Amino acid sequence: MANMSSARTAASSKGKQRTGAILKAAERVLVRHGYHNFTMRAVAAAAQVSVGNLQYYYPTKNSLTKALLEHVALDYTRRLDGPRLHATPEPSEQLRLFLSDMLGDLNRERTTRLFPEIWALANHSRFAAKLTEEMYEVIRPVLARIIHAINPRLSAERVRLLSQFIVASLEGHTIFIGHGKPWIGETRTFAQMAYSAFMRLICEDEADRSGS
Amino acid sequence: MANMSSARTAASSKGKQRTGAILKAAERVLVRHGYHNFTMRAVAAAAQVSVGNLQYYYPTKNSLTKALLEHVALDYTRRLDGPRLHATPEPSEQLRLFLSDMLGDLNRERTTRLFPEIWALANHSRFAAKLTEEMYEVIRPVLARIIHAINPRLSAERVRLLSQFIVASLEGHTIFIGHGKPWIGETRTFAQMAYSAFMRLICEDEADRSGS
DNA sequence: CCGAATTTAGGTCAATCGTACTAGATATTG
DNA sequence: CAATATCTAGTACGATTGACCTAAATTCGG
Repeated sequence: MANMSSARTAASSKGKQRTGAILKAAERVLVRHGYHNFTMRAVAAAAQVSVGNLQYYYPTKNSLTKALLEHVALDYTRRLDGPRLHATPEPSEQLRLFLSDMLGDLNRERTTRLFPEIWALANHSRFAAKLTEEMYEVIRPVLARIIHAINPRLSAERVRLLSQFIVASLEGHTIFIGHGKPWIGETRTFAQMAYSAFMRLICEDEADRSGS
Repeated sequence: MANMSSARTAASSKGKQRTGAILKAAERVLVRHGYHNFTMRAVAAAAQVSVGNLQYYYPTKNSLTKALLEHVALDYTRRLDGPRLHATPEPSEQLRLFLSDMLGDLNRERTTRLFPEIWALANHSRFAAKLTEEMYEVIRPVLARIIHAINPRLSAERVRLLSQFIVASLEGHTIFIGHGKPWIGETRTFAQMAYSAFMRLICEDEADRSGS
């Protein structure tokens, strides 16, 4: 049920090495040429395998695409759920680190180019949409824990909404900072702005919100 | 120099009507099926014209794509540069309106689906990238005027950076609110959060920023 | 109303797409 | 070593793509 269309499981070590190279090449093709040039032949060429060999591991383009998306999502969540944040016990410092990390991540060409492609895909594929949502579902709790630590008086629902608001706001910068984008170099400034702006939201109590 | 690859100028009124219908259909195809299914035949069918007829107005797929992007960008900037904001003289109220308008706009299926497609396109096409940047170049000054009115002590550069930060943050919500997205219905909450968070940034003075 | 400009429709072509198929090479295991 | 599973490569086919071409229909200025 989990792996519907990816037939082969890559049993041998050689097979796993191959699938790894293929997924890496597939990502390269998607990043560099976009999904509309994401063809079996292009991926096979980039991975330096024959089309037949590629199809042995991923019989259809759909199975390859799904595997690639799963691979990317797994990689992304692993990096952000890392142990870096637990190094400092100060919650506000954890927030600063989280914001800086996420914005810094956007500078990588991979993130800059891959995510818009994934978002576009998610608009037309239920699978991609579900996977994307699951990806953010991993990130949000990480941020939610920090928010709760900073202001324990906030309700769980409020924390959930704040996490979503902040994650969404950060993701928006993907289009502007990063590889070849015009606003690269201002990442630190934006990280400071994010800290200042979102810190206010978090520290705000119910009473403050009704007025103005 | 402006219209390199779109050969026909659509002289007659009938021609302008046709090109209008074609661009509308093209947008529909792009929104519904994504750029990777954006074919001359699909657009022709959606516009209920023959492929030959479509190619009379847009000889190549490239020219059609460019014309569509220009059309969308023009439409978008016109709507946001509208006179609504000038109705209220209170700058902080203008900000609230601006944020609410932009976030509300994301609820429209057109915006929700079109923009990720455009961002992905901008990653692989210089033309799309330039047009996208020009689009945001129109929006930023609108916001910059409001920011300057709220806090005239800010330097021009600071206003520019703040405008960019806020626009980017708002755009990020495209992926989450809007047609069929999970966080629709929370638009008002997010608009309030945006107002509260960004208002703090704007009102902050130089002195406040060095500390904390 | 007539001739030129414009608009419409359909057909054709090379290139490329995803996928299926087959046969041989390599590795693994009892 | 034999036999079985795994892997690799090449080819082929039907479908679709963007682009090109021609010819008829329509519109419009003089």
